[in-house]
Amino acid sequence: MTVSERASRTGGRTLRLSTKVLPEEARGHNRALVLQTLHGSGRQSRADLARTTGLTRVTISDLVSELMTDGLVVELGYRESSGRGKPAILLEIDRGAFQIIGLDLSEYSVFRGAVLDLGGQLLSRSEVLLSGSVGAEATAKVFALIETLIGLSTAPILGIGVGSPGVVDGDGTVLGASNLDWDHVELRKMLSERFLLPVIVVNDANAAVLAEHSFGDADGDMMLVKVGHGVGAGLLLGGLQFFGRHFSAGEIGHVVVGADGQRCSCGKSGCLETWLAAPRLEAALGAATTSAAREAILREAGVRLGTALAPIVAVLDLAEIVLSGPTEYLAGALADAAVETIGRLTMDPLHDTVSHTPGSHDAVLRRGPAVRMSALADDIVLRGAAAMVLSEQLGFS
Amino acid sequence: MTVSERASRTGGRTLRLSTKVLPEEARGHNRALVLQTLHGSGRQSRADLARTTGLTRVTISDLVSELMTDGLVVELGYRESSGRGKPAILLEIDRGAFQIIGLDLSEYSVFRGAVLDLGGQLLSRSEVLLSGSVGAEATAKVFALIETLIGLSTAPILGIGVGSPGVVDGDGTVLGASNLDWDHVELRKMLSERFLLPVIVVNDANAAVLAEHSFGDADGDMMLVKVGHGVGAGLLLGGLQFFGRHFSAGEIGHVVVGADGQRCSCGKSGCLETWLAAPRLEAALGAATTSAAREAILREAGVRLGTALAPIVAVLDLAEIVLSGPTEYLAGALADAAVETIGRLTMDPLHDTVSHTPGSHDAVLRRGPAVRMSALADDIVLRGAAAMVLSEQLGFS
DNA sequence: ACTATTTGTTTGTACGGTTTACTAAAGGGA
DNA sequence: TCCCTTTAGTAAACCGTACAAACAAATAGT
Repeated sequence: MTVSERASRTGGRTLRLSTKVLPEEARGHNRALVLQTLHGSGRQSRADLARTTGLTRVTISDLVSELMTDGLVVELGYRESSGRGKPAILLEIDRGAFQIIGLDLSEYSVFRGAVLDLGGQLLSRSEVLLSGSVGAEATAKVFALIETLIGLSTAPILGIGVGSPGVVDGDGTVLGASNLDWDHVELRKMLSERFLLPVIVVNDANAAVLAEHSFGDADGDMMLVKVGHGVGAGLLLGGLQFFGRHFSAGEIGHVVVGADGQRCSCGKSGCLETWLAAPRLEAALGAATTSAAREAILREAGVRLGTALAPIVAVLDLAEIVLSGPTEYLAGALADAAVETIGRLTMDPLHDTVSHTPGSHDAVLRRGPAVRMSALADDIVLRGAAAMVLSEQLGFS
Repeated sequence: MTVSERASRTGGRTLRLSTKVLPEEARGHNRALVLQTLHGSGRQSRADLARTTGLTRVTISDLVSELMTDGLVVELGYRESSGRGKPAILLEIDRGAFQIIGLDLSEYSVFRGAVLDLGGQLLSRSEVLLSGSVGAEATAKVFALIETLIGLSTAPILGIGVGSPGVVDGDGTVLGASNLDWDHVELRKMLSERFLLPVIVVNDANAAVLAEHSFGDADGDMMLVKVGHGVGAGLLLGGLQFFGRHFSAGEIGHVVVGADGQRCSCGKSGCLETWLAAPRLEAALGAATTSAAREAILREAGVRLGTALAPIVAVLDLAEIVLSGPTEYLAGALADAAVETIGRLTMDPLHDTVSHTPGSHDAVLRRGPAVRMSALADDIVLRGAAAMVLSEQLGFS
């Protein structure tokens, strides 16, 4: 075999090698592939799985029997005979086999949590009022909330997912969450030692973007802008979450937009948060008397958002921006102004309205990105945190 | 084995599963790992490789013997005895075993090419004047240049790497390169059919960022801004090149910066290119009479660059921005102004000068990104294209 | 000279996936 | 009705990959 023949076999992706790959891990990969296929394409037979994955029927049978003994996959009985040949036995993921604890710590006055099944559906929920707790007192409320949720669960728990405000590193340590007064809190370590379960802690916007990808109908390149007490974003690039070198990717709240902004708590003036954060919008809209004035405020916020996003959209080739937060502010004039602004600052005006080269590779003449509200409601962070657990423990979401 | 035990074994990275993994491919991965280790850490013994990769000495011996029959690795003889025990046999990548053809089609008036060894060193070079050729005539000049370079090569050729202007898709088709009048030119297909060699075609800025990563001393998160007749960028995120959904990631040349810019060829006004492209800077500087006026022009360009980059730096958590292009314009006042602008628009002024939490995870209080000139000279695209071939064919660069 | 240490190889084993061959169950056609 | 074809799922034999145990070779220290 020549060198080039061998390389062409490997698929030639540009990847970063870091660790050895043992056959054992390859099997784990294939097992996850089966689960992912079963999750994405619904109920199907072993032979179907073999066809879609490229593995042989023999191997699929082996993997499926392993997944069945784990309780993750169940047989549903014979398929309605659709042709000649032996009828197929349909398989499905048993979404009740395990349950997941999801937490959202990003709201200002309450910690919310839920028990979810493997399909990401909420089974039961609980919450605890923050009442100004910070530091260890807030941590204790997290423990108590999980305790309650474990009591509400009705199946073995696959893991605990937490969406936290602030910057969270790869070890699940909250490096800084100012409103909770957390600084280098080793949340993942503390929780996994206490509950003896797999625990994942990520930033709330990063959890949200995964939820939108898993449960909404979004593709693999997306930016989710989460507006609440602050402004943050989560990135999905090429189907992978992107956290950044210092785990602070998506921290766009303190980018200055324009020279004429209000004072920000960080010390600068005109940060995106001063234009867009919910308390700021609320205050500005409260002072407005006419509906035209309200509209102008929202349009102005949208223009500022679009101004900050335009270079990002261009450099990341984004087709989709999702907004999450108070719909009454974000949808409508604000989103419209953002779309217009991004288009004005990035699109080619000569080609914007024509489309003489239809096809999937129409890169040069593409339109500006869609800006839309999240398809998920207030539970986006909860569900994203659960999806993180699914993704890490079972390899799909 | 429980589900969670199994998952923890897999390392739990958030990955996108797409294809099955066979033992054969796992071995290809490990073979590339050996090459990468040997490349990164210099000459070492089989036992050294076993220790650093985590594979056993037996497996390493097997992989190495395979690489030696391919001619990629050679024994250098015994190591100077450094202690007790049987002396080790040092191994090294034979950088002369194969050669690579690298092409840079991004300059305005000339196609440049070179023959490189596996270490990325230029062995010989050739170029062909464009003389206004476009379309098929330009393509013919590419063919002729490669023909010449193959004649200059003195070892089997591993592959051909091409850095092209414009948008290039994943199949190596140039979707649009206006100055060459190329529209959907299937360059990779044409070249590989003609020369029967592996061929890789990528955008010039994407090639450049890989060169900077491979041959400069840059880490895995970087943006390279390439200033020439236009302005483009290449992205390296988490150690992986990022091309974007429509293969137009990094296309920042036509982002509008400010409301007071000159007319751009695209129809808008104030595009980044109008501030920064080499012909524009040249014209502006030519009209300046005093050195203070020249400095002001360069500072203004740097401010505009920084304004466009600030949101990008924040959202991608970038620590490093590399400039490539005419040093006499880019280095100095322009780069300084860009750094200052980015800092002014993104950094926390209260914490910018203090650093009370030293450590690798110091995310909240980090400084603004470094903006520096490329460590590589004019051959950056050539060498990046060659690095693409190395990376795809051998799994290292 | 003897021992401990390190390198690299030989030999046998466990595991993963495939190929080949088989059984079971259905439809179609003479 | 009988036979053939088709499809689903399984069993056995085989090949490739990596490991563990054992070994030979070479060297330093005592």
